[in-house]
Amino acid sequence: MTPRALTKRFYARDTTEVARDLLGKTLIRRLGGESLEGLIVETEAYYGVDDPASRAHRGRKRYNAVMFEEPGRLFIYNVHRYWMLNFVAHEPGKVGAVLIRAMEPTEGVERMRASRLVNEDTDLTSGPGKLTIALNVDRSLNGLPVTDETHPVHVLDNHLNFEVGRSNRIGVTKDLSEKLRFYMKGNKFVSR
DNA sequence: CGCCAGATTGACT
DNA sequence: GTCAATCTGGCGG
Repeated sequence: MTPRALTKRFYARDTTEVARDLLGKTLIRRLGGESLEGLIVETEAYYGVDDPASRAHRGRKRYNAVMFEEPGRLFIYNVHRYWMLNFVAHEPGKVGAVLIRAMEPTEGVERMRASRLVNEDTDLTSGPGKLTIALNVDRSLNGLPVTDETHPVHVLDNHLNFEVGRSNRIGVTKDLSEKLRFYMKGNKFVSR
């Protein structure tokens, strides 16, 4: 049977669980007739007002409102000159999103290479800012649902075997004590 | 309006 | 290892 897109049920759980479970799933970006795809190999969980590193820390604003709303949508924001790709994920009534930090390309690599000049393919998607350039993701996609195959960004289920690594979040000035970063051990597309 | 900070990256010592 | 480009939004005046 063909794999199906992860539905709202998948995203409507604790943010940390969703971050861990997104590892090894297939991220799909449809662009015109093309399909850019890759395995998610690195994620981070961000919560609401109690998380000093979260975009939602200072309360609900227009640009972060989607974090407070329905799970299973895109949350995209800017840092320096890059766009960050997040999936809204949290329990009912909570606030949170999962940052996609890196993926291993599996389809549409030529198109990704055309988006940016790099020497190695490992530089294509091995960081949150690189990944959004490769996938042509920007603020225009903010708030879009991802809960079925018709949406321009969605995630397919997979059942792969791999070891999960866990650490503190990267680049954060005020982190929480819990380790909220997850990555696929040994994968060369993991950032840094 | 001005100033500052940031979930980054790439260039350079 | 250091450092700054460059963009968006928060906040003070």
